[in-house]
Amino acid sequence: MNATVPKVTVQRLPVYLRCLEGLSPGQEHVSSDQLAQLAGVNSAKVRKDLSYLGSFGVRGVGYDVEHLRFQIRIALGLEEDWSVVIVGIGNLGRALANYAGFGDRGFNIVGLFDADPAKVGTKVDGLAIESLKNLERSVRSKKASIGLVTTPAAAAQETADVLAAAGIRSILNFAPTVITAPDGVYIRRVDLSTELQVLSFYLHRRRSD
Amino acid sequence: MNATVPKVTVQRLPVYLRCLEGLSPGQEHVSSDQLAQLAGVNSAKVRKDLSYLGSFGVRGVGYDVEHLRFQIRIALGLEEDWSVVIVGIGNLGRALANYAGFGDRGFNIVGLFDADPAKVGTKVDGLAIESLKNLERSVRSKKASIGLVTTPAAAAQETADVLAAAGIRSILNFAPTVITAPDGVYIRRVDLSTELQVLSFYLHRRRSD
DNA sequence: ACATGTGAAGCGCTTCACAGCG
DNA sequence: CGCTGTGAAGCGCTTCACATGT
Repeated sequence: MNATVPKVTVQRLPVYLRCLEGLSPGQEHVSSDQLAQLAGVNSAKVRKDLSYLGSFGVRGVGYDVEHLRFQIRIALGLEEDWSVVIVGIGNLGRALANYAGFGDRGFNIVGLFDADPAKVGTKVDGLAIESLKNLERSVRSKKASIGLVTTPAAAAQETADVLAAAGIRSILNFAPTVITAPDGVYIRRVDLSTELQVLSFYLHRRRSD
Repeated sequence: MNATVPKVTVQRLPVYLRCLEGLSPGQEHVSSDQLAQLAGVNSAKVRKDLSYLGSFGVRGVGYDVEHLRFQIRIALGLEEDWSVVIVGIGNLGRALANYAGFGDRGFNIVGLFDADPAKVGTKVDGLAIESLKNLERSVRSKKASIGLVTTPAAAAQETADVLAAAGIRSILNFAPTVITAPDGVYIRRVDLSTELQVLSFYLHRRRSD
């Protein structure tokens, strides 16, 4: 059952998890239908997705909310703590550093880094911004495994190189550019201007239909 | 040729566009191979994607950079101007409002809104924050068609309802929750904590392989 | 009676591989 | 010769529909 979870399923699991956490505390069971409605998908998808994690449902009843929640957290690795560093403390980096709802806990920000000497030493949300020179030492000593890249586009690849060299194993890239890293370093891109341009496509398309 | 562009292709077009804009100014032609390398995909995908827009390439030569750039901009609707409003001016909303590289121009922020009376009237990047009561009037008079939702999760659905009622036709939802809108309103979600949890899955998975 | 779990069919995207053309 | 454009094959995800289990 657990061999391979489709990529698309992995992306939906956090959504299911959040829906479960939003259920009224009294509710003990949830059906694939109800979960589907909350998550904005159809119920077959919910059942298939959950079946990759195991057979947690009870026919005629649904899924035990508490148990399912736990199983999804296990599958996503949320029962472990992950240490996160942020590189590039501009507006976005600062916003992320302050982002309280940081993944239902489990993700701890342990370092902020910036190339600008004027920023080094100033504090954001209680954490001092460090020089990039400290990055490798800091990542290793704090066992950080996730890096958020919020630098300008021009600095993103170099930043990724430094993070990879320091032992970071996952990068979330907010800079508007495509970056690469050696095998073993997993990268995801979160790209605002791309998202806006996709919206533009569909707006435009509808207007001229 | 132009009937249907696959969703995944639409999402890659902005990336190609950015790669083209990053080329050295002297370069007149680009091959699917080079573009693929820059965009982090393979060349067959580039050719297929571009073929949905038309046959712009020259066999044995490649694509004319300037022409291709223009055609992608046309396809994405970037030759039009779009007006954008932001609802929820916390850290993230503020960061987005300040985001200069806002989609290579074409996306103009025309309104900032917040429910907190203490924030109303204060300026961000030269634009005054308005009360939600002004939203509908402001959206209509400024012909805004895109709304960015950066409210807390609890307020996101209500915000989307207001935006939809005001005539907004596309929503980019940054709040960590799934929202719905009537047919005709296109929604995309940008979800930080989901992204982190996906990273966690792959980190966890690799550790216990 | 009711909701899950799942083979099987369907669908859309990716990749291959090569004909077509400058 | 080199690179595009594209049928066709391959692959992975979605959806259907129902047997299964309580």
